[in-house]
Amino acid sequence: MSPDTTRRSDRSRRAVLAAARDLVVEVGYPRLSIEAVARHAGVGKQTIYRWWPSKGAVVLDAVRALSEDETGGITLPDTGDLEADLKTVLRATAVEFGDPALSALLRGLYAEIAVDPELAMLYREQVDRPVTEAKLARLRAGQRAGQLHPEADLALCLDLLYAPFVQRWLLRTGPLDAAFADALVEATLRAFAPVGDVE
Amino acid sequence: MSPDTTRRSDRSRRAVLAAARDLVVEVGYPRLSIEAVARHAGVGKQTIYRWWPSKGAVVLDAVRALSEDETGGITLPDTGDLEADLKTVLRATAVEFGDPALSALLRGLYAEIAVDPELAMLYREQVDRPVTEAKLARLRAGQRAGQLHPEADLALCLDLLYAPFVQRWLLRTGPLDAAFADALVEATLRAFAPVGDVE
Amino acid sequence: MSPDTTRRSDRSRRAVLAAARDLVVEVGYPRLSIEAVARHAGVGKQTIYRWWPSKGAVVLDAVRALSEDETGGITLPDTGDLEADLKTVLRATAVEFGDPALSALLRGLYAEIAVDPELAMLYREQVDRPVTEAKLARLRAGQRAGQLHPEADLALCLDLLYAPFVQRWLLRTGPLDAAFADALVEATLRAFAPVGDVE
Amino acid sequence: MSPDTTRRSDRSRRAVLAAARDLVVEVGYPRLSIEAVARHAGVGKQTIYRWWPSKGAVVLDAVRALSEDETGGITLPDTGDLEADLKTVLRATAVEFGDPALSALLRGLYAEIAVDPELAMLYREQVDRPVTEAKLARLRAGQRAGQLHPEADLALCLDLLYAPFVQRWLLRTGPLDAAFADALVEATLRAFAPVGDVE
DNA sequence: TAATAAACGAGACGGTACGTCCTGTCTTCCG
DNA sequence: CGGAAGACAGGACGTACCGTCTCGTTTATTA
Repeated sequence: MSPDTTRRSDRSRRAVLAAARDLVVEVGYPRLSIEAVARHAGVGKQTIYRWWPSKGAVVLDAVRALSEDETGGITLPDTGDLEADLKTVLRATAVEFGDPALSALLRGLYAEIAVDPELAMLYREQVDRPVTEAKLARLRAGQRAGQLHPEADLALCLDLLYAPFVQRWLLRTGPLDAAFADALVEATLRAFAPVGDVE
Repeated sequence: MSPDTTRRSDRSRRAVLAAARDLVVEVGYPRLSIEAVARHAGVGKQTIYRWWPSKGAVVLDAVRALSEDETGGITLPDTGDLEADLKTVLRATAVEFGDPALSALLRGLYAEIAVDPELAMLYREQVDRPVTEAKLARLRAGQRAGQLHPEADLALCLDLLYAPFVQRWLLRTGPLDAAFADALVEATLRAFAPVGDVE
Repeated sequence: MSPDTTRRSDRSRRAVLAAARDLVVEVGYPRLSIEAVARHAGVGKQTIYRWWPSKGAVVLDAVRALSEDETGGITLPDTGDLEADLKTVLRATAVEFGDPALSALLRGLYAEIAVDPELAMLYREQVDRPVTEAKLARLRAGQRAGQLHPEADLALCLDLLYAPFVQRWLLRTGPLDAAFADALVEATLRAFAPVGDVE
Repeated sequence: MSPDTTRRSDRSRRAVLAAARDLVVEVGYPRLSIEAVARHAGVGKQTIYRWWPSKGAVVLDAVRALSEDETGGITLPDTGDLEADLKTVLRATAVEFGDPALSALLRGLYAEIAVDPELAMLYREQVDRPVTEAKLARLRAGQRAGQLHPEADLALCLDLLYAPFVQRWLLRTGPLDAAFADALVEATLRAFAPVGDVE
């Protein structure tokens, strides 16, 4: 962002994140070691410890790097049809979660987050918040368009929409297919439907 | 259950699970080591490796041991009022999750499950399934009583009820209080309300 | 000595000492690392740290192992002619110091001893004392035979005999040849000659 | 000497040597690091690497700096009585070696010298030779005065005088007291006494 | 008096080794 | 024979330094 005041080597930063991404796919998160990342990245261990506080932080950064392509503003599609848009997004997310690299990184990240409150905070602020904001924005638009109950708790709505999805993926309690995505959207929208809107 | 055919020492088994429970609270799951559990339990390391395949399996067993008090059949309250009963249960669960021992163990377990498919399977079968069955039974009763839409997908209904709850706890995105429990129940029931049941 | 009460692996012990010996010759004492010794010996680092307190202690042990061939009692030759015997011994020592393995080990040992009082004590007790005793015994015999002044300070005599020798070797201030050995013996014996014994 | 053609900072040079001296006393030679010297001296690491080839060279320089007070020519006392003069000098040396700073520096230096031939050469030329020259000069004077055998090997004589002294200090095999100094001088002079000079 | 070039402090870098902790296996000995 | 005890080979941890390499910043002539 600002012209970095430190003299951090960008080459090393990228190499570390790439190595972490590759290795987590190759050997799985628990067997991922800082030592191996350093070796693989052609980097001194100290360089990793200098810039990241923990293995989890490296993985979190690698996750961010994966989704860094989207230049800045995350926006959800808005065709005017909330239900259709949400289904589109959730189905797309299901596909994304099929990517072994992202999936392996995210599993590791969730594992660490479950157990490391500091990392959890970083995750919420740096990964979760931006996309949650975008999702909320779409819901608010839908609400203004009369497609959601005017007093609906949109944060709760989001939880209903996404938590079952993430949980099914995390615990492997079922497939992440289009049918599940659609059912989730439909159920959630029913819960927050505008008054009198019953089929 | 049946008088074990093996010559496994029950004394050691209990000591190991107790040590695991204590240590996971004391130092956190990631710093929990088999070595320390053995030392703390006054047990040879080999004894642990003989009976449990991994650290995660020990913790899973410790979780089971914690909820073993409930003698066998898990049943949810059934006063006839589904909404009230679900709120009761969810509020009670929120309280349970406040127990540091259970919480620390469960966090460790979730961390491992996220990343170890085999343990995930054990978890689903040995921990999740029994309680899911009980919950489904209560929902079915409510459905029969006309408090849920006759064609409601009860498994999905359960996901909407519990996944947001677990996710909030796991990622610490908010407090697990009665208000949240109630809102969750209300929204879910709205999504699966019987036809024409609009307030 | 006694049937060892511990369960120490003799195989590992030997491998470590041999690796230390080989490596100290190969790369020199300062670049000798515990890590490399372990690797070279096919031994875990912990096994080294379990049985030796420091790199210096390993090298001291390796030195002992080198001179362990002599089965127990160290005795100096006694032909009746003290001067001849001492020259024999000192010349032989000069040859021994020519052995690159012994030389490299001893240099490392002296370097560490100069700077580590505890190791110095071990050296004095385990390496120096036995041979010093043997040398003193030979001097005493010579004294009884009238070849040394009856009130000669034999410890000092030994210092005059050996310290210049060791110093020349350590600081490389000159060659360790027969001429030097002989001159050393002659000068020392002159200093402690019996009364009236002037050529 | 000449107004140095380089632009070397004398301030930094002094700071480095002082830091080395202080640190070697504080933590001992083996734990002395270039890094710590630089930090302690308020100097960049590169400045040390620019002017000294190794840790040992810094310490050698620090030793020289300690004995730099003597303005140029080193001369031993010459009262006409060789024995008395040598005892004076050796006793004084014993006192010098009691200085913790000099002692710690010298121990480190000897440790490094034992193991680094290049540094050994520097030591011989820059530290040892000047004082050896002075000592030889005094012995020659004594020889001319008939207090030493006319054909005495004065270099060997010096070895007998000093090597046992240094060895006792280095290996801590005994105290460096006046009695030891005197005994050393007496024995050595006996070994190189002029003909017929028996008390 | 300004330009210029070296030495300087600071400290990041790729590495090596440290000494500790733990893993999972193996062996010994006790009950 | 199960279990407590603990040594073993191996490997990762997080730290400390190594010696090299930029960075800007003095500093001290030389133009």
